[in-house]
Amino acid sequence: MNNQNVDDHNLLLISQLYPNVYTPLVPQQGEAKPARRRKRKSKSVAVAEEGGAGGNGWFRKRKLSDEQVRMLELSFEDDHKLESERKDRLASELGLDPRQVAVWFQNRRARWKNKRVEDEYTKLKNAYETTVVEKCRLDSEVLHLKEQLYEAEREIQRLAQRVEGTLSNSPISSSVTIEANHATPFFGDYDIGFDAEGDENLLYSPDYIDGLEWMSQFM
DNA sequence: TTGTGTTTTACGACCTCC
DNA sequence: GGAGGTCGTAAAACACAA
Repeated sequence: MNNQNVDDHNLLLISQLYPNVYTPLVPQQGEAKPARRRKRKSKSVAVAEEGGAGGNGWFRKRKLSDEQVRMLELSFEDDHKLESERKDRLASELGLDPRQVAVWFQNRRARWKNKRVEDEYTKLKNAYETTVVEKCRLDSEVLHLKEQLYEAEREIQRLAQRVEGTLSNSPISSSVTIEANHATPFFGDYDIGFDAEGDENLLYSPDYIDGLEWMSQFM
């Protein structure tokens, strides 16, 4: 048995003893899937091939087991940062290389950050959509109020014409008719403006005061 | 079965902090 | 200067539709 075979044999034994912890790359019996050749070697594999420290093949595994991931997740929930003491403890508890634990935390932090950005985006999007709906509602309210104003103007005009008819024989009737026809503002003449308090209001433009004077004739 | 998109593991480059 | 962080990306594993 050469060195590689010894390593594989050891891995097989370990994976049988700790099926939830060790997930060796060594193909199991009946497992036909050949490992695809990597362009970039992982450090542990490179070390193993060189026969260096820790390079006896014991850590030649890829996907972490469910149990390992579960323990790492628990630890991550505790604290997203990884002090070297915790890293070493986790590594020995899970039978992993401390480097693997560090890498797992790096990747987990990246995923967590992505998720946070995604959540933030969703929240902003919802807020934007709510604002758009509210704007539509306000626009429609403005339209409704303008219609009401228009109806009020029509009513005032009708009243004015009735007054004109009533006073047609009076000496001042001609001047009232002229002024009313000249000064009556119509719906389209109103616009958004600002009152004395600086609040937005529907104002008669171009001359709101004239409008008020015109109204006062009928009060 | 195969092509394709996604997830997971791992690494190098670079940065910050002590 | 070393340890440990982020960022970008390669590559393997995995999921899944066609």
